[in-house]
Amino acid sequence: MSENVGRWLRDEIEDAILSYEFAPGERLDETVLANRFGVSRTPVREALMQLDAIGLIEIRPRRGAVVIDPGPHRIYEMFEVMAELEGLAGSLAARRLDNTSREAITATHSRCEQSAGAGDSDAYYYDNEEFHKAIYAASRSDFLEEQCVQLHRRLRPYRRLQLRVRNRLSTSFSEHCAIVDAIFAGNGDEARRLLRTHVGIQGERFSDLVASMASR
Amino acid sequence: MSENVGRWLRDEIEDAILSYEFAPGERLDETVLANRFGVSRTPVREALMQLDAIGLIEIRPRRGAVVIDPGPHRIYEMFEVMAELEGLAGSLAARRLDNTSREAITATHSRCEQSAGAGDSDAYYYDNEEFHKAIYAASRSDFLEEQCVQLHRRLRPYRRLQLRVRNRLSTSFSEHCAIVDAIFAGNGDEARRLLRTHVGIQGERFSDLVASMASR
DNA sequence: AACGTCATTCTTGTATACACGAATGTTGAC
DNA sequence: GTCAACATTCGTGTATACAAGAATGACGTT
Repeated sequence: MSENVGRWLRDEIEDAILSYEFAPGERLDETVLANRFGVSRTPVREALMQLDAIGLIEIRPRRGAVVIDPGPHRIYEMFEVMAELEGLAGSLAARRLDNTSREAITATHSRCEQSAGAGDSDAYYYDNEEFHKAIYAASRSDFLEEQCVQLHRRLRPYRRLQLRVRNRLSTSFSEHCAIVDAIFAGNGDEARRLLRTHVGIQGERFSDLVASMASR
Repeated sequence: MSENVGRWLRDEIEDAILSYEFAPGERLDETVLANRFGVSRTPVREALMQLDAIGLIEIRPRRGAVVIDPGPHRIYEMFEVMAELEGLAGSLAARRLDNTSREAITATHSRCEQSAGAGDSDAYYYDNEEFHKAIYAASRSDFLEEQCVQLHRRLRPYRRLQLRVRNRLSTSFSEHCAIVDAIFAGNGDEARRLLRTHVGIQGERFSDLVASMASR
């Protein structure tokens, strides 16, 4: 449990939303949440305020909080921005790479190789996350890293859906290889381009996303 | 005053921070704020929670809230991300431009022309803001627009400092012209490139920023 | 004189109580 | 039978009270 109940609740509710335990559009009753977590309404409200500021829920004055339902179109927009930010991170990483970052990228990359080779999509899901975070860190831009991590977190559930798609695992990993090559070669423009297409969801991948969302 | 005291306070405190009334590093005492605004501590705390989530202040458990002090380096990083996002907005705007957006851009652009011609840096400051917002909207990506507006807001005070620099007004406006041309010509890559350099702070402009920050 | 320990005080964190607006269900009229 | 007005209920918004941890200062010891 975090330092104080408010933050703990924020993380707890955030996780519940990102894992669809609290479905999009669902109403979040303060009293119910307070009882469920065995605390008073005060920290619950504080947690909700923060989630509202982050953009995960919407608090309509006097009318309670509801989980935001980002339709396929908005999710596409979020991936579009994510692609842009990751592209920037990649290009900076290529320019500024040092030994520490290089090793972190290599380590996470080879872990991806293992889980992709084993066809373990759950393991790959985590390793992939670490790989991308290694690139954010390698950008040496704290602000960019924070923005990337936050957006990455919000997109987590949809990323997971994507990995279920047939052949996506090996495709993803081979894209990683090219990205690593570009970064290690110091080719910022290439790293940017590759990351943009790796992260963005164009063409049939968007239809896949819509389909997998609809099937839930 | 907004719908509820909490939100009102959030905006109020946010403005106070962005206008340096609450200086970076300053401690924000809940009781003092409550007295100052004539409310109880509860809504003050809720406002602070939100500002913490946005990243304007930092709340250290049991040790109170302090206004975050983004040093020159971090501000540079923020402009770097802003440049990237605006570049994306510009490129999308060029592709998706419709009559409504076209008119909005034209209108705000000519207002910039007037204030720049008059050498009125305060007026230009506002008109420039509207011009950029018109481009965000023209991107037709709600999420991107929100992100841009939010970051733009956080960078507002530094932008203001920048405009004070000699000749910056006319330089800025002539860059606008090129940007408008690129967007209207449907040249997304060019719009992106121009916006990136327009928004980013490279070379001597960074030194200018540091200097103007130090002189406060 | 300097440092460490303890007590006091001050501020934050949480709970509870109360006020007010919104939602809802009921009753009456057309 | 339907719709509208009103009352009731329920949930949010704010204030206050209480608990607990951190900062501060005084006192004693080395």
